Amino acid sequence: MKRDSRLSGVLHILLHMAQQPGPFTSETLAKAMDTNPVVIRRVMAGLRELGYVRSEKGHGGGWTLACDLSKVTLRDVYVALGSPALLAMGNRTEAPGCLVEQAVNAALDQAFHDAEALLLSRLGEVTLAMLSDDFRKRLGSRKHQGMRAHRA
Amino acid sequence: MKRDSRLSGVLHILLHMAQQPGPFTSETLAKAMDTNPVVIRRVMAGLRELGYVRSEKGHGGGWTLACDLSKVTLRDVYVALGSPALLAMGNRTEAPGCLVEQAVNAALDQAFHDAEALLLSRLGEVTLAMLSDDFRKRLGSRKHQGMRAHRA
DNA sequence: GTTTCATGTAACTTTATATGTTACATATTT
DNA sequence: AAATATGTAACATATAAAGTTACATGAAAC
Repeated sequence: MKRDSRLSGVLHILLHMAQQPGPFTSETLAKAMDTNPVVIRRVMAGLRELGYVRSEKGHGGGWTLACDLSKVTLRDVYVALGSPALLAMGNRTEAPGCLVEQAVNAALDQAFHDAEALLLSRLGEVTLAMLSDDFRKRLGSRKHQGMRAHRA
Repeated sequence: MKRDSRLSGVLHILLHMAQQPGPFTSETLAKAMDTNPVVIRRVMAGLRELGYVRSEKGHGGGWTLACDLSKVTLRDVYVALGSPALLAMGNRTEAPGCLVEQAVNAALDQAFHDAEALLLSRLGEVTLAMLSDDFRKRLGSRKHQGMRAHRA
């Protein structure tokens, strides 16, 4: 399976937006993310629906943060993306008439469920504000070395 | 991403094999699993290398269990498959020069790592023997209703 | 009001990976 | 030698993320 990097990507976008007022066009963000503007609009659509960002058309338009960063967790962002699958593995079939399959599924489902619950819980513990603070801390350290925030 | 069901599948195979002496041909197993013999050989290859099963060619050949089921955990089987990715999500890029990306990756990696560790730990707690016992328990219940073990 | 700029979205292409299939070499038993 | 089974390469298919193209819609600038 191809690893889904939308959560990572959209967090990257949000943190960039948190560093200056905006608005930011999809094209600007796409360049910073080294991708396509349409991809940006796609991943941002869910966040707009939940009110975490706003978008405006026309001159001077673009994307703007519309939430309290200390109130939005990584889990909220994940949900805004449509809660995509967390695990790369799954059962061969659901609704198994085979008792062997039932035994296997029961054991795996238990483990899978626990891991998903922990991951969601961890994501729910981290707010965008915490990430932003971490970024600024890193920025401070690097500034002492006379380097730039953005190199990629 | 497409969910990886090889672990589920190979466990299914092993449990079927545990119910009678064998050996089992790839074709027999493939029919029970509703798939192709080559797929069976592919997922069994790793298990053979670790000595959990044996395979023999020619007349009367096929696959045989070669381990103590109470000594092999689901985690062992997972490793035998080549330790495929557990999580469907990952970071956009590794080796990020961008400090924003570093902050995002650090937070996600922590959550991802914890979830993976828990999943591996859970898989390590369950042996094939436990699964087999569970299967036989289910078989017992169903027998009381006059039904067959295999319906799919 | 027309031009320009920006998002919104559908449709298509590309890429990666699991899964399925075909073909054939190799080994073992009869 | 024939039959049976694994071993494996090569190719085909399915699915989902990611990238691209095209065009409609709406808002600001002139």
